Amino acid sequence: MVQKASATSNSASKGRGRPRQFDADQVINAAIWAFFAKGFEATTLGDLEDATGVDRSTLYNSFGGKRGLYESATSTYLDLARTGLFAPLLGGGPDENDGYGDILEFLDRLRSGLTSATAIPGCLIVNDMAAGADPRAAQRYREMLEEGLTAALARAGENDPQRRSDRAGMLATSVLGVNLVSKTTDGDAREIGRLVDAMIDEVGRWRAAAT
Amino acid sequence: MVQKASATSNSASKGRGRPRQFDADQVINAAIWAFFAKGFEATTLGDLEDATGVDRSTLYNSFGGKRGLYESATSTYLDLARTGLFAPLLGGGPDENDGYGDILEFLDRLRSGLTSATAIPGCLIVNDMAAGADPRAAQRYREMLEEGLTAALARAGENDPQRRSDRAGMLATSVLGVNLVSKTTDGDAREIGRLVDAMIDEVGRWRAAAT
DNA sequence: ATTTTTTTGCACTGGTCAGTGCAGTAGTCG
DNA sequence: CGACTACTGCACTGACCAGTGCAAAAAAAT
Repeated sequence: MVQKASATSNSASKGRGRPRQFDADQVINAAIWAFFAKGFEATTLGDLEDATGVDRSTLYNSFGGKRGLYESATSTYLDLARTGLFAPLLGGGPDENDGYGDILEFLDRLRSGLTSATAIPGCLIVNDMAAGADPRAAQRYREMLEEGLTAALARAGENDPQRRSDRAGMLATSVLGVNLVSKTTDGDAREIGRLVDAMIDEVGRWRAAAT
Repeated sequence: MVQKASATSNSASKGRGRPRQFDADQVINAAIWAFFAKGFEATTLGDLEDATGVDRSTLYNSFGGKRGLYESATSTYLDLARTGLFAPLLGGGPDENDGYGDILEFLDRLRSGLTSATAIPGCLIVNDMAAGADPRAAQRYREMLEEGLTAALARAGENDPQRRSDRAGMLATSVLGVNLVSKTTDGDAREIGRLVDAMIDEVGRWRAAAT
């Protein structure tokens, strides 16, 4: 056997041999929090064993070791982001054509996510972006962010392509920056609130000027 | 002797004992590039020996080891940033009251710094910001950035404090984000140019609306 | 010249880490 | 039941790394 099929999702396929004693989704979830807390580099296999309750050799066999588990974690995390934080941008909000409202809802979720008392500061992807831990996840995150903002601005009736692109780009980089600030300030709600409010105010001005 | 005076600058004080065989400024400069290239964590003492040409025991005695050398590097780097990249914001440009011009000049320098063929991607401080390598340097960097932008906007005649604060905050986070993108895209000039241009365009709109 | 002071080069160390080898275990299949 | 297959727990390893101890070196002071 050359390659090991990574434990994708939890599937009780009629497996031969000893069955898994863990739930793959739970393990990945635990890994997300472990990597979240300390970053890819600083998280040791021991930390992951503690967090998941699964032995390193099993983590290696089933997920491909530290790197493989991290990639499973970022992949799942991106899915969570897509259906959570980014949902207003990507799916369109309750109000069909209110692109500005979608952006404001997105920013509101961003603030909640970064300042919630139970939250770990920052974003799993952005936290390790500079370290280059998972370049593909980083790129997907940036694409999702900027494309979602562009689409929302289009929905908002922003028809000048230049201005739409400018503002999507600026908001996107600003979101990355706020994530970074969240990480460095250890989730300081005052600081993050101030910065997200700045974005919200500015988007509000765009909306007001558009009417 | 309890504490070692770190080799601050290059001073040929009439020292007793064997004189230093290195130039402290050159060593710090070399260290900046070494840390720039791989980040604080991934840079080993061996890398620093190679980059500086100085033995690890000397680095330890004179700079306080890896951490001390890193802090010397970030300190010097911040000074360089203050007198280079940030100069238009902090000192006021050639035109006395042209705050918008100062911001545009700053953004132009930002692009040059991030895309120059000889440059290392990103910014020494921002690259390691998420990892928390030097929280004080990170905070000083953010303060310098946001205070400079706020001052420039004030010079530009932006008198609404709310709008001034909003736009300084948004630009500041956006600058952090662009640095991050520069790092992750390995200094992709097209990508960075696009994002910095977005900021430049938007600032240009502020200026146009202010007249 | 000898003493004193500081730097320098080298070899070493204790600790940590990701990954592995293997024997044992827990199921399914015929 | 017995063969087969896959997962698990444990102990181990080779590599790497930041920091240290120490003797030699290079100057100044006396």
